[in-house]
Amino acid sequence: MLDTRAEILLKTLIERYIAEGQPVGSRTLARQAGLELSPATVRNVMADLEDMGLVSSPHTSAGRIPTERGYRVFVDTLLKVKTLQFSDVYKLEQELLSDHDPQHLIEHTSHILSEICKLAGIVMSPRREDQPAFLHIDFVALTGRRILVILVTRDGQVHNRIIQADREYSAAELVQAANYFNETYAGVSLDEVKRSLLKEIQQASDDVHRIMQLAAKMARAALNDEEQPDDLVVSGESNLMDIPELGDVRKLRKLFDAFSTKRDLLHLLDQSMRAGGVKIFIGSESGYDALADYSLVTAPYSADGRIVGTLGVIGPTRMAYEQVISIVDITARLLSGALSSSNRPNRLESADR
Amino acid sequence: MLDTRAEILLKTLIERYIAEGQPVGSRTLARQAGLELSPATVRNVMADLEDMGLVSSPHTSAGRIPTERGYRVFVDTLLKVKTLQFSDVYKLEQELLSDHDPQHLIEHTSHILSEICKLAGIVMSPRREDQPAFLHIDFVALTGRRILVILVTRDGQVHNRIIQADREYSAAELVQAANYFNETYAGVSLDEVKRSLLKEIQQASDDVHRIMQLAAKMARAALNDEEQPDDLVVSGESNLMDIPELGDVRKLRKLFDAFSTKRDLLHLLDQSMRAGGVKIFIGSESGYDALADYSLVTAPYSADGRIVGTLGVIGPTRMAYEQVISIVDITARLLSGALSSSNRPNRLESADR
DNA sequence: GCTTGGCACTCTCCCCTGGAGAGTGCTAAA
DNA sequence: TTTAGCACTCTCCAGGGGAGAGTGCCAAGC
Repeated sequence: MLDTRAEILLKTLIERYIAEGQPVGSRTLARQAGLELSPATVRNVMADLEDMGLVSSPHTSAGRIPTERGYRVFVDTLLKVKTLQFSDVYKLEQELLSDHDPQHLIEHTSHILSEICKLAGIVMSPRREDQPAFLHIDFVALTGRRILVILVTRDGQVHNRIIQADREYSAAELVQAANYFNETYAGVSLDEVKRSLLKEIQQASDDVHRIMQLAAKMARAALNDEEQPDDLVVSGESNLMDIPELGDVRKLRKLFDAFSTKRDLLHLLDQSMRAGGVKIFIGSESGYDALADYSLVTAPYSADGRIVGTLGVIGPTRMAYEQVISIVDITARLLSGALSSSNRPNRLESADR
Repeated sequence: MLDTRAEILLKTLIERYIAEGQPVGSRTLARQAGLELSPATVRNVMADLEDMGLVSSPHTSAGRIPTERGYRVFVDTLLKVKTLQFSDVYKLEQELLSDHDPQHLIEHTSHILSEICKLAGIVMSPRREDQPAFLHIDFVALTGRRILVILVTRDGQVHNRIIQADREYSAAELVQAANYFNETYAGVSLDEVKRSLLKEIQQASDDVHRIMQLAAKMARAALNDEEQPDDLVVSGESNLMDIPELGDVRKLRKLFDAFSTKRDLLHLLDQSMRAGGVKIFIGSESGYDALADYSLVTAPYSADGRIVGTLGVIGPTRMAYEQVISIVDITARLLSGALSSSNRPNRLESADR
């Protein structure tokens, strides 16, 4: 479909446009491409590319700029991904490995992405769809009949709730209740525990020891609406304000609204989680109006071999894909490494928060 | 210093400017103020006000706009704070009382503030400077020698860390260690616990039961770097992009950078925490470059009678102070109410997160 | 048949100009 | 002290024209 010459010219044009941000004329392109062609010939090729919808000109007498389709072809077939300097990778790795709190790590990663690319960094850690298993529960009496319920699931997550009891309970009673739970439900899935509790409460009526009821009430409290929301961390949004072609405040506003709404972004990132490897949405390809003027480069990351989230970068369609792609790729790998348990020898880390 | 007529004119000018966003001329002002004055007279007064530094004109033949000092006088002495409609207060109250998770509540409040004022809402919950007392500790064995340490402080906060042990520990050993702690240190301040632990480890050398050492190590791990960072929630930043006089992207960028850096903002909010009631920073009064073109209206909020944070609104110096002030004021009161324990009868809530 | 030089054409950008509009400051009269 | 009048200043906008950049097309050349 495209002959070699056209490919070279398209590639050169896009590279040039990415670097300069201005329409590229035939003269410049002829000089730049290293093809020993006259501007006139280049113009002929440009006319063809324009027919194919790969480039367009803003007005009669400006040069050409890539269309979304042009970028797509560029990204898919022409682009030579720049591998990062080893030293840069090393620095990145050190940054990520030095942090052992998962939540921190995610925020840190987002920040690093935005800093390196000078664009907006974005990291999603989705809710886990599989209910983790019960591991341990603990009740701690606070002042004024309030009781703190601490529930630990087998993946090491700690959840806690305060509930208001109907009367004072002694420490011994609370310990007893906890023991009952820990013995009865060790390793059972939370769903199972919930079901079982409901049944027991019905059976028990009121002749069973009150402590059971309390325990049940508490545990249900801790188990209920345990929906932890999807987590989306966006950093360096303000980098996008420096980009001249996005000077239009309304476009920016749309994007920033999308950042705070999160819904559409989450959906998009969720999509790209299923695809392995780096995924690129150029302009309107994302299907979301707010992102129409932007491109999104994403890659899923994993923990212990299982994909647990997506990270990426948002910037103008005119971004340095060659570098961004490899940065996103590497960062996803490094984050995966940092999140895997083999990387946790003898170190402190926080499970929750 | 200002006679009544000058006051009325200044007040009218500022109100008009806040409403319209454009320099106010003498003719308009004469008509608006309801003083039966000719434009010429108004011009004379304006000249006086300009000498006093309360208004200025962007160029020879534009009307006048308020200076920062003008706003300051307006806010301090001229402004009549609009009390909110009761129905609005009620709606607000319902919104806030329906949410019982403190972290949620804070985010929700910030969001509400931004929605009502159509500006950026901001809520800070600072770290507590007083070390809370030890209440309860618990050790839970995870897979692969990892041990989850759960520390509860007397204010109901739950902290947790995972540490890597040097060998496997049985459940019994862990329970024993926890018991030792819970009995020995109940009610002691964390600092005290830390000191005491250091001493014990030295004394114990290696003939004392290993479990003590483990316990000490674990507890220290949980206690160490327990700096919970200040929390700053900003919402509705993108509302600021709609404001025409801030169309300058560079100014916006500065502000958004300040939002992500947080440091300066925190300092400012911290300041206003000490002052009781609503505090207003107009333009450069804040002392921070990024806020030079904005005003900040803040009020501290409390929980159980004790001030625990600050909330407020950031917008252009030209904002509807009359309304914003009372919104911020009311919101602070309502949030205080929602955070106080008298408002927590028989309800679920989360202590951490 | 592809490539190239030439040329007319088109469009933007920028500067300049001039008129309209808004509002001021000053002065002199009420 | 207030007011009317008037000259003056400044912005804003529209229109015009020249410079610059780049195109499309045509006819000649390899």
